[in-house]
Amino acid sequence: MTTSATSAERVAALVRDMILDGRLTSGSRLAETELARSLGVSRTPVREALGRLDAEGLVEQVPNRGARVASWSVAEIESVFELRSALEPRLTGAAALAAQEEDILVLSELAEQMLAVGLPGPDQDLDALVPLNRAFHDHLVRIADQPALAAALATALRTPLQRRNFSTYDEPTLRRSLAHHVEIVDALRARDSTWARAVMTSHIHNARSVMVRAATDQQEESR
Amino acid sequence: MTTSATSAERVAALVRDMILDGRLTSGSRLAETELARSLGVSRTPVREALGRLDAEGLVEQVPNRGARVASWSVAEIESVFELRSALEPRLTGAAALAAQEEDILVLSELAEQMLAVGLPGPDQDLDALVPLNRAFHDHLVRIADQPALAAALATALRTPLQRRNFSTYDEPTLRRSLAHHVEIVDALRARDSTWARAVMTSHIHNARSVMVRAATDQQEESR
DNA sequence: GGGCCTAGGATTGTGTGCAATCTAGGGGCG
DNA sequence: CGCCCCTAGATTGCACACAATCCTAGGCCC
Repeated sequence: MTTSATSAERVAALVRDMILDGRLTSGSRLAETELARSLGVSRTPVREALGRLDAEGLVEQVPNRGARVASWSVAEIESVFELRSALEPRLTGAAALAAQEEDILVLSELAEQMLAVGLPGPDQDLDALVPLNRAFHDHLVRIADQPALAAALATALRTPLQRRNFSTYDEPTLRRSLAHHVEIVDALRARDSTWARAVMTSHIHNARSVMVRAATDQQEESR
Repeated sequence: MTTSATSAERVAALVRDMILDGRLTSGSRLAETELARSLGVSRTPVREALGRLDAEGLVEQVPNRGARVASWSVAEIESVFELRSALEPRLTGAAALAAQEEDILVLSELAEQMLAVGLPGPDQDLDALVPLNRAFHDHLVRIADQPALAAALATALRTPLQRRNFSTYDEPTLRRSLAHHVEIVDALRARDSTWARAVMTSHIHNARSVMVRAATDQQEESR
């Protein structure tokens, strides 16, 4: 029991992570033989993995011509924010109505931890922020209990840049972002779904400008 | 060159359609050998196809235990409407700002055709309504030009019940639905994105009750 | 010198065989 | 009588081999 049952899944997970955290850049060729050799499996599970990743939108396969890492235009990345601002405020609003006492405690704890490692000072650790942030948003999604919205959001977040770190945030943006988490917890505690929605809307728009700028820069440096 | 380049794609498309239009019902087993034999290919492309469909959410694979057609709870189907009402009004609002003269003509033509075959009378043909309706909504999505939203919506609509016919609509609901299409065209013509959004919101909620009822019935008869 | 055509190598698509795993059913044991 | 284990058949997972397709480079013709 190394990791997962089938090697195809293992390969898919590996390549997915490499794409999401930037080790494989947009447009890179994914040769089956090479991947197979470097991962110590045959071409069959590699092919299966690439097909799945194509279905997920992370990879683009052309018949008889192989697979490449998908590439996203700046317009597409902006569009992801458009989608997030359609979904996440709604989810957060639903969460405000459905949250249990203990959910609020968990979220509150996460928001506090993010303040601790996120604010400038000796304890600042922007990399530690990533999993905390992820946990916070995941928990919100779970509370809302909207399977279709959650699934749509999950595929939207399967895009590079989304999982990156917070080093591209300037200080005011970062401070606001951390404050939003705390405010969302308070909105949930007040069972105020309108408030919760509004804060989440701000939260996403606050992130948007930073991210779009980062995407634009990255696009340009790849020329 | 019968249909598509690779047989894996062909198999995937075939099975997808069979699931979406109900020839394969939720929970049915999908044995690789059997599918391969009945489609005249080997197990390899069949496996590839099933893997992709699993990634799309239409099929559920369990390692070493094969694949079944995915099943959706009533809650999940309701949640699809939740998602649609988050996405489609937004898309329609964007379309109202981006629509060209010719787009409006195309949509107008489709809306008229739907009136012709949809209203009770000698020419009524509820099956003919399905492709027209699909074309109408697809065209709206294309006008809006929001790749991420479009992708999210597309995966959401990959759910049984969505592609079905209009025979479950009662008459007032059907009349309203047809009228909405015409009204959306008018809102686009007026470049009024608020109006367009509102009509689309109504349109989806109008469909929701009928669909959820149908889903509940279907769920019960399968016991 | 430029463009078209044609091998040659490389890469992907598919079929097949074998190993690993699961499922069903019967016999033994408590 | 019920529970557990174990074997036999069926099914999936993976490796490998061959066929089909694509890309590249070199030569030929204009």
